[in-house]
Amino acid sequence: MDTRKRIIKVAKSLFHNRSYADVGIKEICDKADIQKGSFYHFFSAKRDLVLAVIEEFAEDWAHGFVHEAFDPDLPPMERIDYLIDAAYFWQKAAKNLEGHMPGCLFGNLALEISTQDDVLRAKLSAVFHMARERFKSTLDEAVASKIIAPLDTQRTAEAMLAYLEGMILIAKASNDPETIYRLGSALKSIRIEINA
Amino acid sequence: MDTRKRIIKVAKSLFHNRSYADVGIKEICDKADIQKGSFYHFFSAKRDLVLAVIEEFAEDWAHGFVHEAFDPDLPPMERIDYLIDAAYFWQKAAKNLEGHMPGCLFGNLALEISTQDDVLRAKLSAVFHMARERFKSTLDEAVASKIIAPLDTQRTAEAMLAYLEGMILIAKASNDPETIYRLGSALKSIRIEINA
DNA sequence: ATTATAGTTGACCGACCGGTCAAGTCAAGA
DNA sequence: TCTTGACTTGACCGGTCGGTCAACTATAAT
Repeated sequence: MDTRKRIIKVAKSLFHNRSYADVGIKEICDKADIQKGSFYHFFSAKRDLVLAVIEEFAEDWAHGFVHEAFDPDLPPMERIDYLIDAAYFWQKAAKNLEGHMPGCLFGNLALEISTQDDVLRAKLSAVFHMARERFKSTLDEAVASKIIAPLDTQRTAEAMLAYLEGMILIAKASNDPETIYRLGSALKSIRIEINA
Repeated sequence: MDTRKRIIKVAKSLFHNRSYADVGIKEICDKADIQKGSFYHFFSAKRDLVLAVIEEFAEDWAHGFVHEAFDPDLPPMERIDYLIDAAYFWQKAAKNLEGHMPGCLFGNLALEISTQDDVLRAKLSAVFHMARERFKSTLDEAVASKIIAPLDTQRTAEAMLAYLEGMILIAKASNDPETIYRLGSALKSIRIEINA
């Protein structure tokens, strides 16, 4: 009954902390305390599993700390600060637990499999699209409230997401969560003008 | 005599277009027209190979288009435009050849293996450090020439590199080089103030 | 009580993985 | 001419990979 969820949970953790290709189905089954045959009752292939992992974690993410960060009760631009803080503490906590910064599951998977599976690539792209929309509506609100000067909110939102992912990438490469703290303040300074 | 170089060249291309874990030594040997035994004459392990690949491509990169982009004869901030252009055209050309945007070799490897091999992680971090120094000296020059207002050049350089990698990540996830073109203009708007 | 169905087990498959090795080729130095 | 050592060959290793399957159990509807 909860077997499927347990598989996804274990896989999510392993994929996030290592990589898709490096984690075998055997290991997932062992850690989830099930047999291989049981695994293939729920998933037709490893590819199916990672798809489910992406979908479920995207959901978790959207309703978890992203939802908290983009809290409508917060002033728009403070939500972005909150997001940086959340990312920083999350990565720091993960490093303390595992010894390594895992980075962003979606970013990791995107770079690993985008060239190899177009469906998975599109799924990941959709997750980024969703995140971008959060930034965009926040920016729209900030512009409408005259908190910031008008700008191309669509593109700026995309740029902010890119910067967030890039920060996490660099931080992971140096295995230093402080990188996020150090670079986070520049996120709000990113602007793409309307006519550009 | 050129066997070693041929191995590295083939491996570089395969790692870049797929991933480290997904490419086997057999395939590398086949594409390089050698036997496995020959491979292990030059490299003691697969890990050794990827280390050599990182080192050599970092060299290529530094003396290749990065060197061109950070041309001392260009006005400082134009070098950054040039870099974006170069990244855009390179990724676009690669996509036309292979059907997929390969992204940045270093970024790809960093996210794939940073949690699994600390030596490789440090090597990749060093490559990013080198790139960051390019940005920093460009910014220092721009500040000295009063082209831009004083800022924390160290951190801003790091932030610019992060943004560059993030743009490429998002572009790869959507398999659309135009993303780089669309977001590139924001690179120069990134600022981290001195006191922050 | 019977049947259908969901879930589970554990042995099994061929292919491929990274890596080894003994045997040989070949060019340069003595 | 003989020896050395870099280089190459191709068969081979144990282990693991993703995936299959027939048999079994448990549950629930008929």
